[in-house]
Order: sequence, then structure tokens, then C-alpha cells
Amino acid sequence: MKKIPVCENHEIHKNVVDELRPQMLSQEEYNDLSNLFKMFSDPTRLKILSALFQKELCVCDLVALLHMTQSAVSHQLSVLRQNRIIRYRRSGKNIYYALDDEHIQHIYNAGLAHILEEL
Amino acid sequence: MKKIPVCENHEIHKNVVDELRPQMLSQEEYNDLSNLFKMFSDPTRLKILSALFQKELCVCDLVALLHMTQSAVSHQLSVLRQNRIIRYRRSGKNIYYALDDEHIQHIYNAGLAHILEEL
DNA sequence: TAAACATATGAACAATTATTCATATGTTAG
DNA sequence: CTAACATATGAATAATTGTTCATATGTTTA
Repeated sequence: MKKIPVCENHEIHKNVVDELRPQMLSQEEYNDLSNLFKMFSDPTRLKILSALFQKELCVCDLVALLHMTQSAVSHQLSVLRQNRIIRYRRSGKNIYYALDDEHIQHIYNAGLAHILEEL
Repeated sequence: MKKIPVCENHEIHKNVVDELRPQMLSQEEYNDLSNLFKMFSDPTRLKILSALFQKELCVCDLVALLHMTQSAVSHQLSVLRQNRIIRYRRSGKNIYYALDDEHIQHIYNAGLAHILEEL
């Protein structure tokens, strides 16, 4: 004789959950938010972002700075671009990338504060 | 006749890169930081975190709130635990989870501010 | 116009990840 | 002690992801 192992029948717990529910975001908002944080979840992208915090840079600058292939850097720039984290402008043969939003640095710094405190 | 397509020979660009380099973090710091943000890069984990911002909860509360299997929730709790994002305490048959650090909510809010502004 | 340069992009591949299923562990009630 | 409950965990799997390789696109120079 099997029972579903979920404690929804406990009245106390049910009330707790009912109180929480209205405060939750929508599925779409959680998706958007997780996609945003995904942009910060790779070391290469973090390097690119922290370089762009300092100044606008072209792709070859980033390639030289990161010691990575041009293709790998370009692919990550493409991801950041598509998620509106960075923007670009063309200048002759070069394409210069820059941050699209000052929020980005704020998110980055909030994370950095956390890992620097963990010593 | 092939040439390496990297603009390091351009003196201007080289100076730019040399100025940036000392400001960069170490590889290990970028790894730690990306791992931290990875914790926020999944909708299920974000739901768990935003629920725990409000109050300490046991696993079955989260299962009821998220409408997910106990196993899926438990696995994500395990990930968050191992990364020291949340802590737990046992109380009888239940295990209660709570945030380990108030930085977590700060990072979350910084991200949330960004997506809510994008309307 | 052709060659060189700077960057982008598609396909392929290995690595990582979120969930499910089955089962194990630890706790309490009877 | 045994059954029921609450939670954890290992294995399997499908989906996602970061990099590489090869090649395409767009710009400038000669």
C-alpha cells in the first residue's frame, strides 16, 4: 500500500505554502532571470565583461587579453550580444564592443563581493 | 601565405591590452565567480531561493510550492548546499532549509532589477 | 579588382546539467 | 521492532553548452 510522500495534508505546512505563493514570480520571469544570470556563469564571459567595464574594446583586443582563439571569443560575444548585455559598433575593419547597461556591472559586483568575502 | 589574424602588432591596441591586464582577476577567481552565478542560472533554483528569502522551509513545502518531484527538488537543494548558498537543520523527520548568507538576496535583487526594467 | 585583415558563423564534439526512476537512509509512531 | 514518513542519492538519459575547425562575410589597402 503506497502513499504519496508529500506533506500537503499537514495544515501548518499548507498555510505556509499558501502564504508564499503570491510572492513568487511568474515562470517567464524566472526564465528571464535565470537566462540573465547564465550570462555570468562562464569564466570566459566574465573575463570579457570585466574587461569591458574598463573600456570599449575590439575583438582582437579581447583575443589578445584572454589568450583564446578568435572564434571562441566571437562566439561568446555573440551570446552576450543576443542577450543584450553588450552592444557593438563598427569602425573600419574593427568591431568595438561595450556594455549595454550599467546594471551589468552592479550584478557582477554583487557576486564579486560574495566570493571575496569567503576567505 | 597565411598570417595569424590577431592585431597584436598594432601598438595602440597592445597598449590598451597591457593597461587592462593588471585589473583582471585570477583564473581561479573567475571560476569561483562563474560558479556562484551558476547557482542563479536555473529557474528551479531561483524559485527555491526566492521562497527561502521569505522564510525557512522544509523540503516538502518546496515540493508543494514548486509542483515538482521530491527528487528534483532534493537534487537542487543538494547543489545549493554544496555551494554554501543554503544551510539546513533537522527537526524530527523534516529538514529545514534557509539562506546561508544575505549576499545571496542582494545578487538576486540586482538581477531582478535588470529584467524588470527591460519592459 | 585582388589580397589581406577583422570578425562572424555553422557543424561537430566533448563536457556539463536537470530531471526521472529506483532505492537507500534516517526518524517517528504504533 | 516494524511500518510509514521525509529526505537523500546513484544511475540513466536528454538537453544544453563551450570550444574547435573550417569557412563565410564585410572592410580596407595596394
